[in-house]
Amino acid sequence: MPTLLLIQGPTGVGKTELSLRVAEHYGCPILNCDSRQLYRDIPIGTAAPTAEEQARVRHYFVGTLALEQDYSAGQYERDALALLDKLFADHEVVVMTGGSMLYADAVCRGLDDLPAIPASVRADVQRGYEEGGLAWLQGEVQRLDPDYWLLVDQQNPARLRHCVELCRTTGKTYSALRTNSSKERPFRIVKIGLDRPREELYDRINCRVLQMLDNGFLEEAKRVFPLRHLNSLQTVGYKELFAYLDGEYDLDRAIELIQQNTRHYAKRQLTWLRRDTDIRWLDARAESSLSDIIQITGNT
RNA sequence: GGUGCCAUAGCUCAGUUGGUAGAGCAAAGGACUGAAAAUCCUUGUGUCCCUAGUUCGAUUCUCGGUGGCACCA
Repeated sequence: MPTLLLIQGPTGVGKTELSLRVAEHYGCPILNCDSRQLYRDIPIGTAAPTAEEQARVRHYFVGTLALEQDYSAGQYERDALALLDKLFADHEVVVMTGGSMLYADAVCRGLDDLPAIPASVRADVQRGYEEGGLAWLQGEVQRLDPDYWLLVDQQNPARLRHCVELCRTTGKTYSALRTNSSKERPFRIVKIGLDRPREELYDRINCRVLQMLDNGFLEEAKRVFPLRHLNSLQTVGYKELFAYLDGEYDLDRAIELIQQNTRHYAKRQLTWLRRDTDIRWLDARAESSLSDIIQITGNT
């Protein structure tokens, strides 16, 4: 059975370089699993693989979407599985790397089969929320799906909204549509987690933000500024630079906030990864990471 | 050199009419099923600058010291 070699870890930990070396060793491509690197026109702020890196190893799903395109974890699951099916014809191993854990889980375990939400339903629910606030969403979930109400994070508008949208679209309850099961995949999955001491990780993040600015991050943000409302640009770095361009604060403050929000993001990624007991953790500082991965992949 | 003000959580500060203290931010932990770099939840013991005095009791009042800021020379 072919192997999907998934390399995960918080942003800035060093996934990119190690993944390149692993892929070079296996002579295999890299499948990007980062929800923002999927979009083109924002390579600097998303730390997307550079032209040189892409010359070293064939990459998939980097810069393939226009910023205006809607996309989702469910779409990614379908796209990635279809691509893997083709790639495994020629490769025993394919490397997947990126920081979007929901996307990775969608590929590894699968999401439930849920319908797309029609734009009209989405707009109706959005309007209800804007007019009635969180209380309106809470009331709708209690009425439409009392079982889910007991499970859900009741203060979280994103969760409540999704439930209301699904109930209205399907006429069923969201809780009934959730199967809580993992799908079988026609390939083996090896999960590697990369980590390093927190202080060091944060130093790297802070430095990388400054480097992005040297590389033209601000100019990139100015170019996409007119599209700022798009979901693809609800992204750490762009949000803060847009606010700076609006005159909300100065550039130094924007930089501080980008660094801080990137640190918060890294922390959330680690929280997600910690509960996944399938992950084999490696120290990102270790010289032996490549050989460790080869050994784990060979033996598991 | 003189005078005044300040010294409390990693930071900015509030407060205790004397009974050992609390906000914001930072930070840490957690959740997560199609917008996920999104969205949301939880967590505050710190020689209250140091020494001595008054007091049953001082972070709070008094003397002195140290450091910072301001003004005057």
